[in-house]
Amino acid sequence: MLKLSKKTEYAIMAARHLALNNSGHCSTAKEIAENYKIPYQLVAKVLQNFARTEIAASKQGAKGGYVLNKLPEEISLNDIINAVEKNHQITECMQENANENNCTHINCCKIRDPLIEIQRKIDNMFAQTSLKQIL
Amino acid sequence: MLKLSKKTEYAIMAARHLALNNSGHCSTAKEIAENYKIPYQLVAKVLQNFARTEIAASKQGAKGGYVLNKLPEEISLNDIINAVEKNHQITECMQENANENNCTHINCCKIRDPLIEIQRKIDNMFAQTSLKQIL
DNA sequence: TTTATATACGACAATTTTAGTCTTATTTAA
DNA sequence: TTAAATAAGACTAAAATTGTCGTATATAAA
Repeated sequence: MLKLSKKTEYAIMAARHLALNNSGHCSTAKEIAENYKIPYQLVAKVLQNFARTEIAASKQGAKGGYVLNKLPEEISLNDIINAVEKNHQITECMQENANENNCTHINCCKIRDPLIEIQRKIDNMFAQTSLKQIL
Repeated sequence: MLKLSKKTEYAIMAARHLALNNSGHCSTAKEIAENYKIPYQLVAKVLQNFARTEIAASKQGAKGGYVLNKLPEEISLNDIINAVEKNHQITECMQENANENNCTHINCCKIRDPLIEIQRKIDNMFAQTSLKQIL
C-alpha cells in the first residue's frame, strides 16, 4: 500500500534522463530502456504519455525520439505522475462528486474529510517538487 | 498506485470508533463491523493488531472487547498504519540496507535519494497527524 | 523508392497484491 | 455449562500491476 507503481518509477527515471540529455538531441525509448535496464515497451508507453501531456515533444521516424518541452524546474513531480497515472488518489472517494458507486462506505465511514486533508498535503508535496530537484 | 489499503481504511475507522467510545466500556469487533458495514473478520484482525502493538488493550471472553491504551492526541496516524501494514513504503528500496534483492534497478535508477526525501515527508505527515484530528 | 529506425497504440497474458472467508482454539462472564 | 468474545493461521477470490505481442504509421538516409 502507498507504493509508487513501476510505471511511475520508470516515468521519473525517463524524465530525469530527458532533462540530462536536452542538448538538442532526441532521446529514444530504446536508449532509455537499455541504459536503465527497463522493459522497452513500458518506457515507450511512458514516453508516449509524456508527449500526449506535452511534457515532451516527440519526433517519429529514424533519428526520432523525445525532447522535454520545458525546463526541469518548470516540470513538477505531479506533472510526471499525472502523465502516466490517471487515478492516483489515496482512496476511491477522493474525487469531488464521489458517491456510493465509488465506495459503499462513503456515507458511514466518517473519515473522508480528514483523508481529503491528507490527500491535499500529498498533492501539494508532489506539486512543489520539481524535476530539477530529482536530477 | 499510492492508495491506502482497505485494511488501513478499516483501521482508521476502528481507531476513531474506539476513541469516541472510550468511556470505560469495551468496543467489540462485531459492534464495529455492524456499525460501519465492514467484514467482521477483517475488523477483528485490525483490532488484534491494535492489541499486539499496544494501541489498544484487549479483553477476551464475554463482555470483552477493546479499549484504547492512550489518548487520541497521543496516537498518530503512523501508529495506526504501522499496526496493520508491515511495509508501506513508496518503493521496495526505501529501507536502510536495501540491495539488488529489493530492486534490480537500485544501482542504475539514480532516483533513490530524491525518493527517500519524498518518503521522509510522507512519514512526517503521518507522524504529525493524530487520531484526535480524525474524530 | 526501399530500408531501417522510431513513435503510436490497443489487446492480451502473467504475476502479484489485496480483500475476504473458513476453521479452530482459547478465554471469560453469567 | 453455555454464550460471547478474542486469537490466529490457512485458504480462496478478485483486482491491480506488470510485462508482452502485434500492427500501423512516420521519417531519415541509402
